[in-house]
Amino acid sequence: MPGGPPWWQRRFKGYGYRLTLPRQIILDVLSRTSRHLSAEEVYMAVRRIYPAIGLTTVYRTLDLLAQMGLISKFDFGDGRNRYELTAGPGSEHHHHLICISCGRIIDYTDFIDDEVEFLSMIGKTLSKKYNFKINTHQLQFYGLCDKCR
Amino acid sequence: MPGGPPWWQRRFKGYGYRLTLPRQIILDVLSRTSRHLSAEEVYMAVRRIYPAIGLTTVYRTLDLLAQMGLISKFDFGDGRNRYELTAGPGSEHHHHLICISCGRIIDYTDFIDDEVEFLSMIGKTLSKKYNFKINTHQLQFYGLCDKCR
DNA sequence: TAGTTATTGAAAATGGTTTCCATTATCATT
DNA sequence: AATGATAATGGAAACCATTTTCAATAACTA
Repeated sequence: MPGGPPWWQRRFKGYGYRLTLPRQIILDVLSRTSRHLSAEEVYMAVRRIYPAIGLTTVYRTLDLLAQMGLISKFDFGDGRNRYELTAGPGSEHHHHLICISCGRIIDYTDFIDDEVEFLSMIGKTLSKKYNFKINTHQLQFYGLCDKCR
Repeated sequence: MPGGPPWWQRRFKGYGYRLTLPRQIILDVLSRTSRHLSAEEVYMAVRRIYPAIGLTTVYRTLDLLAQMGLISKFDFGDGRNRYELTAGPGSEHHHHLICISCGRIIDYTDFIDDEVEFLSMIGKTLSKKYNFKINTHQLQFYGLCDKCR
């Protein structure tokens, strides 16, 4: 556990953004927790450490972090957006299985290499054909988890 | 253009649902229009033919049709759900390119066969490993369209 | 250390979707 | 074709995640 400035500080400076306490705590929460937090959940978690935090700030910061590419924003169809770390230590590229009954989300990394290769190959061709600059993709499987089927 | 009862009537009977005017018109609108209508847009379109329609009914019917598998519900990230026919004549399996700047949605069918084969192969294995019954998948590419890049 | 200005937080506004409930329409049965 | 049980409808209000507004505060620069 080496100390030193957290890995994201330089990223903020680079963008010209200020490194504030709320932002650091939100990032910290996201980097510790397992996954897929909603804005409300992030708010709750940050609140324990920094009670003065406002929900508004959480929303703004999550948008900022997503725009910076540090986190990813997902919509799993339950009416609220969810966020998870995409960069930095401890994060790993993965896709999702989403239970349409209980809402459970299963991360899987099986086939990820194959998938990424396949998708980027397709992306490249689509990019050319439609003159479309692809930033990201989303692949998710919907169905029933073992408890709900 | 053969007459006869629309292809979906039997589907309704089968489910024990009543075949009402609002439902028929909503389905008709969806089967005529090009694509990706929001509930509001469906409401507007139905209104021209059947002014007494209520927005509530549109939402309820869209949910019903989605549940019946006749239409698919998508969230492209612009804050409203969108619906399109998945079954019946004139519909074709496809995936989407979504412009994160202007919101434009491009349907593509290139590689569809390869994609479906690849995804169902993956799906089959995931299904087994996680004991998860997969109903549908969603694959979408996000980026900038030719006008926005 | 002071000044500029990005950032914050509370409250109110927004907007898509859902709930409530009295009225209406569909369909099986007569 | 008329009846009755009940599914379906539509308008208003409720919901709830997210966004906007704006005065107060904090971060960085000079």
